[in-house]
Formats: sequence, C-alpha cells, structure tokens
Amino acid sequence: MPELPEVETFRRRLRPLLLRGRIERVHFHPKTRLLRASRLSANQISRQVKGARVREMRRRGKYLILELDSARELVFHLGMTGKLIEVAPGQEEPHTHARFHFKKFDLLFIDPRAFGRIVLLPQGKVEALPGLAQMGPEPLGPKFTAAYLQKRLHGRRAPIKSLLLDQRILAGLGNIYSDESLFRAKIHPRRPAGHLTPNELLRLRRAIRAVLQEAIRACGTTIRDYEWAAGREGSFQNKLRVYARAGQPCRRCGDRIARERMAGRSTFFCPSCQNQRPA
DNA sequence: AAGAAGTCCTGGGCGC
DNA sequence: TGCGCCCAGGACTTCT
Repeated sequence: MPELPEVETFRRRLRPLLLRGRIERVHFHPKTRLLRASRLSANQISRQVKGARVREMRRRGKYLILELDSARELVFHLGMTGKLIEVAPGQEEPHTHARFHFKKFDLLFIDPRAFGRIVLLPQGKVEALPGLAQMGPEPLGPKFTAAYLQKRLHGRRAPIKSLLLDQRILAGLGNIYSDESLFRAKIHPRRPAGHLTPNELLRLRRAIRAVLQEAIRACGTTIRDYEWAAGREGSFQNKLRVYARAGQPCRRCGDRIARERMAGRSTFFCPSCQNQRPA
C-alpha cells in the first residue's frame, strides 16, 4: 500500500537511473487493466512514448510523474500493490503490467492486485487529471499549516481518521500513516474533525510531518508486498506504534492497542493515549 | 452537501 | 494436504 513515503522512496531511487535516459520501447501486458483511466490505448501510448527521453521525475501525493522531452507526461499511481522496479533487460517477473525498455535495463510496473493506473497526457495537462485536480496540499510543503487544517475541517462531523484519508484535504496519507499520525498527536481517530481544538490541530500537523519524514528516512513500511528495489524492503514497520499492532501493548502506556473499522478501513489506536475528548 | 457503502482485484492466512 | 472463506485498501462511483 504505497503511501507518500513509499512513493517518494521510489522517486528517489529511480530518478537518478531514469534522468536523461531514453525509453527505447514500451510493452504492456495484453490484458492489463492499468490503462483503464487512460483515453489512449496501449498501442497509442507505446507509439507516443517510444524514443522519448526522461526530463524529470516528480511526485504529487501518491502519484509519480515522468516528464518526457516529447512534451508528454507519463503518470503512475501504484494503487495498493504496485511497484516500479528496474531489472536486467528481458528479465521476467510475475504480474508485470508494463515494461519500459531503457538502454541498460528494463523498468517494470508490477502490480499483483492491479489497482494501479498509468496515464499518458500532454505536457501541462496532468494537473487536470481527476484525482490530481482537486488534490490538497503536500503535507511536507509550506501550504500545509494548522490554519489550513482548521479551515478545511471546520464544520465537518466525520471522524478525523476518514478525512485524513481524503486526498482532497491532504495529499499522500493512507491507512498506515493516518493511524500513526493520530497516535503521535494523541487524538482519537473517531473524534469529529470539526471539533478538534487549535492545540490539537497544531499537534496533528506536527505529527503528520514527523511521521512522514521518519518514514521516508526508513525507505517506507514493508508489511507484505512493498519493496523499493529488487529485494530491498523498507524498515518503518519496526517503528510503527499502532498500525497492525491490535492486542499488543502500547509502547507508551502499556494498554492494549485497539482495532475498529472506520471509513471501511481497519483503524488502530491506543484507547488510553488517544482520548475521546479534547485535550 | 456530506457521509456511508459498494466496487474493483488477488495472494496470504486461517479454520476445518 | 487441501479447500473455501475472509481480509488487505486507494480511489472512484452510487446511494441516502
């Protein structure tokens, strides 16, 4: 489940390899569903990408964007189990949906559950893509302030956990880092978002940024599928305070970590440290 | 309008 | 040992 730290780790890994490289050709698996959000067919994309050089690789929320010198941009979303891995030319891997042939290696989009997406757009049209168009600010950027949170959460009665997962409010958080951030901010995930106090909003912003920065330093969280290069796992799973720790003792107070369903997702929290009332 | 619920997808873990 | 069942969840659609 690549969230911001995992996607950023892919970017940092791949950018030096891809920059100024030439995509000699592209091959999509005939049955891939990853192009479902694309208006272009596999053949059209292959023709338009062939021969282009990579000018830049950037990240927005959970999206990766390859800027090509042919005035086009290749947009990747990794979904739940997607990964971008470079392998020796021609090397086969299960669940490969797309293969980008570079001179010395192939870049594979591997995705067992096929929730990922690939879209090719003209330069400058990326920001109009549904999902990207309405996306909230980068949590590590300057626009993400407590005042911004206050404004966006005002009047909202949904649990804060649900709204942290909403990419229109904040870009890049998923289930793991939402739960970890709420724990560090000592906020109960079911608290109505609009009822958070100014002090809590300050703590939440601080916690989100700290958790994401730490997770990026750890190259992300490997629970099952995620690897940022062949055989290379993240290490943030060793630092998780609540996620996937139901029934285990809270590292801070020793109480048992609880698990409840919220917004259709498993939500982990410490019933003692994360109070239902403002604090 | 906001919020909840349904949908897609497949491998892994579990109970029997 | 093997089968069926449930679960994981990001983003989109549909409903109330």
